[in-house]
Parts: sequence; structure tokens; C-alpha cells
Amino acid sequence: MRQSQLFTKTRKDAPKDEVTKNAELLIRGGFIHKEMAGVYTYLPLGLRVLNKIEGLIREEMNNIGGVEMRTAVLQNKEIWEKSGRWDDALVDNWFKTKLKNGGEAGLSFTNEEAYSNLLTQYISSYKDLPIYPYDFKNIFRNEARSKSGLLRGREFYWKAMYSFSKDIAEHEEFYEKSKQAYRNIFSRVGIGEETYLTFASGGSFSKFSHEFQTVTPAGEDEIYIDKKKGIAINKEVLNDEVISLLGINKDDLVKEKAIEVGNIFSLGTKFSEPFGLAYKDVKGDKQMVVMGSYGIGLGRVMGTVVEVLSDEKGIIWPRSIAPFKAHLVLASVDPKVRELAEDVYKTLSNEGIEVLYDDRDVRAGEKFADSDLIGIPTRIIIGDKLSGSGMLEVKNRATGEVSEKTLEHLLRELKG
RNA sequence: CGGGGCGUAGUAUAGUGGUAGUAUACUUGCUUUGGGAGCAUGAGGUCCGAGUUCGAUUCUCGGCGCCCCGACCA
Repeated sequence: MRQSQLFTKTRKDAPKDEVTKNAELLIRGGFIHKEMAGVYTYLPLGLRVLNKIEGLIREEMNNIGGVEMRTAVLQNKEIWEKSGRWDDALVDNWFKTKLKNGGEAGLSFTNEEAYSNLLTQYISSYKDLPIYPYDFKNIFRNEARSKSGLLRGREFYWKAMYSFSKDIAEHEEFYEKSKQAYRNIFSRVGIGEETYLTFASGGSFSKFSHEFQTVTPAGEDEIYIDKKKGIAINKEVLNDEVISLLGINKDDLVKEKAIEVGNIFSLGTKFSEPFGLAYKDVKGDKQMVVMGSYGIGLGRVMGTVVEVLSDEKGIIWPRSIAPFKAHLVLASVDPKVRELAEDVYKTLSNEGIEVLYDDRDVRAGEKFADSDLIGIPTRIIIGDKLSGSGMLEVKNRATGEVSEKTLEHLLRELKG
């Protein structure tokens, strides 16, 4: 893509009401635009990152048997009354809206009800199980206090998967698989090292739920980490009983602030019961379906990556989710050099490399500053220096390392 | 939902009971061209409503919005 076609612009200053690093850098770089508190538009660059994260999560979900679908955003009040969660006394941050015919609908708050109700249509035999449907969608919560840029919104984009299993053993087998899928996801988006499987409160059907918590000072949660074992305990469930149950030495625990980037939860038959989600087993006896839920907030992941991976100049995207693989920067006013840049742009594009080509008529210094801020991993600088030498100047955004490479060499690297 | 703070141009800020200033971004022109260039030029602003006042951006009240701490949550 030509940068002259990119209508967003970078800014030197962040709006004063944005305090967190993720909001500052994402707004300054032109990734997101704030519509109101807790509500952000994804601009072209931001959408590219979001789509990358989505694609990568999709791969991991499909890999463990996930089947993607899309539930409706307007949710049926009657269905929610079955689980009892329509009541404002239970869930006070619904967005509800009146229908012309006098009824009411809710803006998707979460998906357990929708899936449980839907699947009564398709599950009747043990042969129909297990299944793992999931979807990506916008979720709406009327938060009293949305905050911290993308970390906590009133409207946010998430992935929710639900597992429907015949019994607890089958559920637990999948639950363990999902942990690995989640680990893969966080490591692939570049925050694997900082992200811990964290024991959190489990509700009525299991002792614990599991959160994936990324350690950063920007975090809202407090967790206690056992670095040897590579696990953590959320402050909310930390006590002597839990510590001994998990076989942890109290002295090994280190307290850190962290962001909850994902969570997985055993639901048991909490939703199957009210919706009558049951199947016939081999003997023809009726059994309740055992459920689990598996969520990830994609915007929150994006914000977290920025919190963890950025420096004073801007964002440092990992290759896996960068908006483009390469940033081609024309740094000369010489028409011959521009021609060279155009050629390189065409070659890279034809080879299927996602490249942002800064063809704008502005000074090199401004382009470099913009490039640092936007944070594309590989920068190719076409200037007067190496013009005619057959070599390309390449700068690594993460390390700052500068090298000279042939176009072939560079292509191999970018494809690899 | 409790507590605190703040609303001045696209953005960041100054200031004042009497024509609202600076930087940046934007227009136009000339010069410049490897780390957010220089000079000139033009356009652009006091959140909304009520009150006090000859006169309110400034003072008072109400509303709305935003941020931070806490409670709650992906």
C-alpha cells in the first residue's frame, strides 16, 4: 500500500485524556480513533493488526476442532430470561434497546445463552458430541468505568468458543487442549514470555477457572507468580489452602501487575440445565451436556502487545501481527532514486509481501520518525547513499540494527 | 456505583469580567531535503443551558462529556 493513499496521519502529541501507553501510541500512530469513552474505531492500520490477531486465533481454534460461526448481535430477551441473566439485579451493565413492537432486545453481552439455546436444535445424541463452535464478534457492556485505551471498553471485539461435551472426562480432555492453544496464541502474538496461566475463581462447577495474565505495569489485576513452575495465582483466590492444593511454596511467589488477555472456564451444566441441552447416551438415557467457555478479547490483546512491546519512539510490532511486513521508505528527491523505490515496491508487492510504501513528498526525517512510531518490523530505506550499488539499506525496528542486503536476500527473509 | 480532577482551534497549551495568545497540524508561495526543516501567508477556537452583570470564555447553578483512584469485568 502506498502511504500517500493512507488517509490517517501520525501525531506528535497524544490527546491529553489518554494516559496509557497503548492508547497514546495507537492514537498517535493512526491505528485507532476514539469515538467515546471505551469505544474505538479501528483505522486501516489498526484493522490490519486486528485481522492478523484474528487470523492467528482462528488457526489455533480450528486446530483443536473449533468450528467458526457468527451469533447475532441483537439478543433475544426470552432466551436470557431462561438463564435468569436478563434481570438488571444480576447483570447491571446490559445495553438494552426497545423494539418497535414493544418488546426488548439486548446488545450481545456474552454468548453462553445464545449457544446453549441454539444447540438444543442440533444436539440430541451422543453421536453429536463433542463440538466446539466459536465466533468473533463485538460485545457490548455498559461499563461504569471503561478505561486504559483498548484494555477495557464498552464495546470490544472478542473470540468466544464454547465446548459441548458428553461428560466431565471428555470436557477436561478438551480443556487441557485449549490451554495449549491459548499458550500458542499468546506466544505467537509476541507476549508468550510475559503471559502466565493463572488460577482464578471457578464458580460453582469447578474449583478454578484459568486466566492468561500478561505481566506489565499497565495491568489491572494482581497475580502471584511461581516462576519455576510457570504458573500464577490471581490475588482473588490466593490463600493457604490454594497454595498447598497447587503444591506451591509460598516463598516462591512473586507479586506482579498483569492484564487478563484470555480466560477459560468450566461451566458444567449451569447452562445446559435451564436450556434443556441434553442428549441420549448409548443406552438411550438422557444426559446433560457439559460445557466450557474460552474467551479472548482481541482489542485487549492488541493493547497489551503495545504495552509490552514498545519503546520511547513508538510501537515495535512482532512480525506475526504487524500491519505490514515491510516499510519501504523513499528518502530522496532524486527522480532516479524514486524510480528505484517504485521498482522495489512493485517487486515486493508482486512477490506477495505486504509492504507499506512511504512515497509521500515529505522529508526523510519525518518519514523515519513516522516509521518508528508505526513500528513495522523491517524498514527498507531507498536513498542516495546506496543508489546504484544494487544493495538495499535495511533497518530492524526492534534492534535498530542496519544492514545492506540484495533484493533477493531481503525477499527470502521477508518470505521466511 | 462511591471518591477526586478537568472541559479554550484537529492536537497540545497560555490567559482574561471588556476585540483570546502560542506551538503543532492544515492552505498558498519561495528556499530546503538521511532523523519530526526555515521564512512568508491564509483560514480555524472558549462543551451546552440558565443566572448575576451594561458586558461572561472567566463568577454562580444545572446538565453533558472526559480522565484518574476504588468496586466490578474479556
